[in-house]
Amino acid sequence: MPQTHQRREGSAPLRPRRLATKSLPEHNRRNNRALVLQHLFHTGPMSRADLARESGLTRVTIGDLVAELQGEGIVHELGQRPGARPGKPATLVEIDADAFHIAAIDLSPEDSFIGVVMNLRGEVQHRLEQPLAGAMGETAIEKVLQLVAGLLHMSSSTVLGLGVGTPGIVDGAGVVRQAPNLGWYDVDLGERIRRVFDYPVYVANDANAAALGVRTFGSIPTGSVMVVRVEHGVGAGLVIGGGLIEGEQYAAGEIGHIVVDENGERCACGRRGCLELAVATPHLRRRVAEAGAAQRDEVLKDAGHALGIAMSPVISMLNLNLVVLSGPADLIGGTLIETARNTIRERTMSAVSNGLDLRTADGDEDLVLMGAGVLVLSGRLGVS
Amino acid sequence: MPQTHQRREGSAPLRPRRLATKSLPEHNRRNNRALVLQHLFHTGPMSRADLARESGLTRVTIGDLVAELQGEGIVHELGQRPGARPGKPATLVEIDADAFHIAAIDLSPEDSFIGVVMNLRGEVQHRLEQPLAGAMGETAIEKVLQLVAGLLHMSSSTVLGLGVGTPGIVDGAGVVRQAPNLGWYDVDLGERIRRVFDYPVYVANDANAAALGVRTFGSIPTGSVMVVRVEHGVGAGLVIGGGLIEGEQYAAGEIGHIVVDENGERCACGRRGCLELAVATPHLRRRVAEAGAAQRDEVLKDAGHALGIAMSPVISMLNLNLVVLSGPADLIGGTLIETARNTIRERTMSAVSNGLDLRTADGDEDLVLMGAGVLVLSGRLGVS
DNA sequence: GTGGATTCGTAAGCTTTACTAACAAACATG
DNA sequence: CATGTTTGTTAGTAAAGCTTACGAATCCAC
Repeated sequence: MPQTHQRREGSAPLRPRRLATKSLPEHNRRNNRALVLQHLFHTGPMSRADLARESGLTRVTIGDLVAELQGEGIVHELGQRPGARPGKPATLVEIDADAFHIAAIDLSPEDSFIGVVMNLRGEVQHRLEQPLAGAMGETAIEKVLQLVAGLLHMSSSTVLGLGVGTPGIVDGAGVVRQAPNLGWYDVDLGERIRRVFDYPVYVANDANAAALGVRTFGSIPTGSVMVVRVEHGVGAGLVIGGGLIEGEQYAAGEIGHIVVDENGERCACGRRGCLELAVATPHLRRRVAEAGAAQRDEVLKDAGHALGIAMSPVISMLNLNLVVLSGPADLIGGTLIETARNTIRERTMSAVSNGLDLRTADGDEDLVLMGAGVLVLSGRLGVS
Repeated sequence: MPQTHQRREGSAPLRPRRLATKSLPEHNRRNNRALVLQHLFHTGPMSRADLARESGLTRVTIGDLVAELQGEGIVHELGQRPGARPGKPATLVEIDADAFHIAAIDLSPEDSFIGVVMNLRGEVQHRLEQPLAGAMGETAIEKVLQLVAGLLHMSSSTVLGLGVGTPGIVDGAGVVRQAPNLGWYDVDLGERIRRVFDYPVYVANDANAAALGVRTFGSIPTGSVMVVRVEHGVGAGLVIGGGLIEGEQYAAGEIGHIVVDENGERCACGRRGCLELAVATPHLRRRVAEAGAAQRDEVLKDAGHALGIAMSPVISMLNLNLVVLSGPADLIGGTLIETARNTIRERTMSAVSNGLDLRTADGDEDLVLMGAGVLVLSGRLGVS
């Protein structure tokens, strides 16, 4: 029976149905501006006429938008396009990557906070490390503020905004609901930073940020990515169709305490055989050490197998094509990821596993920082 | 290293990054029209001033939009609001639920196709059944066309569009990529119907449709729902944040061949211990019959356990709050769903499982038909 | 009963936005 | 050199939602 007009009366605090929002002419403009920037960002320098063709907007409108962006210094002309073609030569336009900088910080490492200043292409300009020295709670917040101050001081260009990737559960407003490792509970981190520095601040969970980083800066353009971070704990970030999956309580990706082996070791959470016991670095390193060199591969196999068990249903359910595993290269690189790959192949339909690309984070390990940058790019310029 | 301008060069056919689309003033209007209808649909009759307050648009704009909708007959005035308040009495406006009808068909039952004509509130006006008699391939398409013809003939109002929930993998354009049970491969079902009847046609996978049905017509307003359908096979549909999750190959929700027991029975797909073997109705009924009345509960427990194992990682990863299990009530109703609930509780963080509501489809079993209706509502009116 | 306050719905005119039409500039080609 | 092409811009138009203002209809206080 359709009960259309009925309001909620249950028990659990469900998130309300998200109603669409009104749209005004100015939203229109913002969207088209972002569209132009998105094309320039992902395709590189191009002419106004190119932009018009690719976006579907008219040359006139594009000209107007480009002029606006040029006026703000986000975009600049690059001179005429080389090479001979009939017609008036095109004037290339590109995003002025160094006109603005982005400050990005990663609060997920265990013993320090890391911050960078990057340009609009995501190229790191400066890097700063803030040792934690066991700081928690308010003291840890102080450390964040110090790090931000240092970064802002370093930047030579106007800073577009500040992106933060933090462990823990972060709601849509930038409030850290809980981050046990840092002793944070309902800390409005965004507001705390904003109050001191008055810059646009964007906060997200570290794994979620990493997923954004992969999607925007990764070498494979794709609609959906899952990033699984194996660190002190295990967490995942998920981007589908361009958007982050946050979860009803903003706890999406909290997969550390999925049970993968009902008869496994007892976990601190009270259950047996949690994924975290099998793969999180402290446990895994302990196990590797206990096993000795000869049995090392067995341990890594078990870990990869556990990971595969946990990920298979998710990959099947969502029909993902790209899963990035991030963590200490010496642990996740070889046997572990190969075993995970095999386990997934054994546990999912071939139609799904054939399309799947499970890989480690290639290159540097700045995924979280990149993603924190994307938060700013996306929030300020509509680029992602 | 960010490789922004690089294009794909890999092997598997990834879906391209979905670029945002340009936005014109008319899109603006469509959005606001839909916003008005969405409010009327979910809140019931209200005045123009109410609509203005709730939507954020001005009374003037609302007046204009309502006049437009009134002109098209989608909305009508209901007279003055009863009850005494200061000020000029408000004129209530509501969606004229019977001004238009929607034809919805469900191709998922094993031995017949079901069709209904519903009004805009989802209330069924007429029902029609088309026995399949083993029809497959082109013959099955003929049956669909006959069913549609019958429904259109029955409807007394203008038909807004036609929604189809079909088993199998359906792409975004309404093409059934594969539906083995019906012998369909790359059948452009939408186009086939449209060619004959010239109505707007929307096609989706049955489980996906069911998820839409729950979200829009269900008694619990929620952002995310997972519907798990236990029938001849096992399939799931997933709505997150208002949108269907389709999957990179449009195969999201195809969870029948997730492995839940590595040492289980051999499945037709070649693997061991697929979810489908444990819970799909043919297998389950066979097992129940073999076990006899005394062992019936054990069989159902095993099935529920298998379901719980498969769903736990997904529920954790996505932080879902509402999961609806749909299927034969005599099988899924008692022991099975309770066991699944327990298994999930045992295998996920309490933060997740506490928020979770796992229930059977309440009331009638028309979820797929309801969802097929939502396809039309959403496509034609922007209501969902 | 009457005047004031309040709320509702609608006109009239304005601003923003993107569009069409038209054109000058700059180049290639026969 | 004339012609055709392509680029980017100028001028004017159409659509959409906004602000301001006003009449209509009701309640409430005196």
